[in-house]
Amino acid sequence: MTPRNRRNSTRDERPDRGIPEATVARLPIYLRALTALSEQGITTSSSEDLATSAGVNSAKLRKDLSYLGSYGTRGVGYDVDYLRYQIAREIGLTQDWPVVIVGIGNLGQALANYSGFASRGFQIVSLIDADRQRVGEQVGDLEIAAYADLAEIVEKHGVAIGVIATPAPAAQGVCDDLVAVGVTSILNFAPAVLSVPDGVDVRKVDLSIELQILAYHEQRKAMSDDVLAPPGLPVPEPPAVTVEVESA
Amino acid sequence: MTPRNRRNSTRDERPDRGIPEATVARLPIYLRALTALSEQGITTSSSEDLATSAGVNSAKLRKDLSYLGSYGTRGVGYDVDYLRYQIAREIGLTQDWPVVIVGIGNLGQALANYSGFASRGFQIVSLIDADRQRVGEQVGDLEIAAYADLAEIVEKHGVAIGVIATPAPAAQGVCDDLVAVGVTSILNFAPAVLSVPDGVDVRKVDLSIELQILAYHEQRKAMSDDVLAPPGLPVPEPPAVTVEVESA
DNA sequence: CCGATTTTGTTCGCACGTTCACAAGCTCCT
DNA sequence: AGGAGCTTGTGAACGTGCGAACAAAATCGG
Repeated sequence: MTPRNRRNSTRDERPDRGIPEATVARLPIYLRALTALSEQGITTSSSEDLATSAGVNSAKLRKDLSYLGSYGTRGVGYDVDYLRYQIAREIGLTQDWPVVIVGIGNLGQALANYSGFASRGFQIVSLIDADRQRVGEQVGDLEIAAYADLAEIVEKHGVAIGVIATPAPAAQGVCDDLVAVGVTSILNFAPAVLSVPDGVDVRKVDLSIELQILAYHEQRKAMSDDVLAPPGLPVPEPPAVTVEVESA
Repeated sequence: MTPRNRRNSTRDERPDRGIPEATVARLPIYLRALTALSEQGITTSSSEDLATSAGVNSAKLRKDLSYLGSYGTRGVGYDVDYLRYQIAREIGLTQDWPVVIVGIGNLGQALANYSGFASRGFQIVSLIDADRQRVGEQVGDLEIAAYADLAEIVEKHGVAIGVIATPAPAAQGVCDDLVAVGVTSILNFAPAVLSVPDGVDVRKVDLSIELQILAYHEQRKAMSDDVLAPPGLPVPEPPAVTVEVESA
């Protein structure tokens, strides 16, 4: 009956190994789309409809889902709640993930108050700031904790994921400290490149980089129509070559 | 003397056309690294050093830069300020870009106060919120403006880039309105898929998606060591197949 | 002036990601 | 029961991106 019987390898081999990174990055989008459909009371969806909701092409969606297993029914589509559970399981959202945020400035505060985390399986267990003055301050449901308590907090809650929302110069140091106390996944909002040992994952969100990418394309659009020389900024000295003086 | 004389095509043909998207996404990182080097008083850098600063491999960096033109000197490296200018010009940061932020909640407020934009060529010219109660409220240097004034504001400042920081349900409507008044690039922080007409660029930043991607890898790490069955959540009904009752 | 050394710019092979197109499989209608 | 009509899952073609390796160009020492 089921052609999914290839359990021939060493041990419990699910159709698990090796989901392409590009696919992993889209699974949360599908999850969101499925949740929306579910809330509308829709119980079944074709790959075409689901793909439209998720803003991708249907072939891509089907291939992505096929990495998880065969959870659809030909001629019918996907069962919304069932698929939703399967994706959630694959991503690891059947459990709640404790998260710490380090650096409670503008951004850290906004993140602390962001309700989207809790509703998606992430619980912010602590807000940490290096500024002694701010320790004890109430932000949302939590009080700001002292940086010195980092290790204790991480161990107590079993934190594996840390968010860095400090100014750029502090980011690498905080990162090192997080890794030292056992955090193995880091989401970095500071505009700095972090280096970490093997086995630790880093993802970055850089707000101004996104704007710069948009600016590039925006400039492109403008250039197609307008003239080709945008005014502005003085041009620095060309490379300053060591000129060989040739006698004429 | 200068081998940069290939101005032979139809008209002002720069080595401009068609920079790969992956490269465009990295240019801002190089720009940041160059700025850091420049502030340290370093005037020249090899691709190797620059690549280390930017957290990429040197071959990739050289190839990326080669799309802009030949701005390095063999045997020497790149002139930091000169290259910095060239990248800035390519991205379109020789001018300042006016930006509006729509949706002044937690996140919108944090963005409004984020100093990283101004220092990178983006000037926030207006904060707009649909909540009448909040119009006039001071956030950073600006007062919150009324949603009804959107068109006027965009036209007055020549805004081409809009930031959406509203709740998800409002995002598509705001997006449509922005496009209608002439915005052609949108940075979306709302967890929703936006559909836009051709010619309009959208980039999205989804905070919880990033965490979910980390969670996936984190779960992977845990599975290698531990047992393979994480507890939690009830499993929904399997697809609810139309069962053919076979007589045993 | 020439060869050794350094470092860029580019070519090539490979891996990954995307899209098309279609066979396999399911349901429904006659 | 059988065929028509959908929709999934996947094989294959195509395009993009990445990293190694190397030739071209510049500096420096003799």
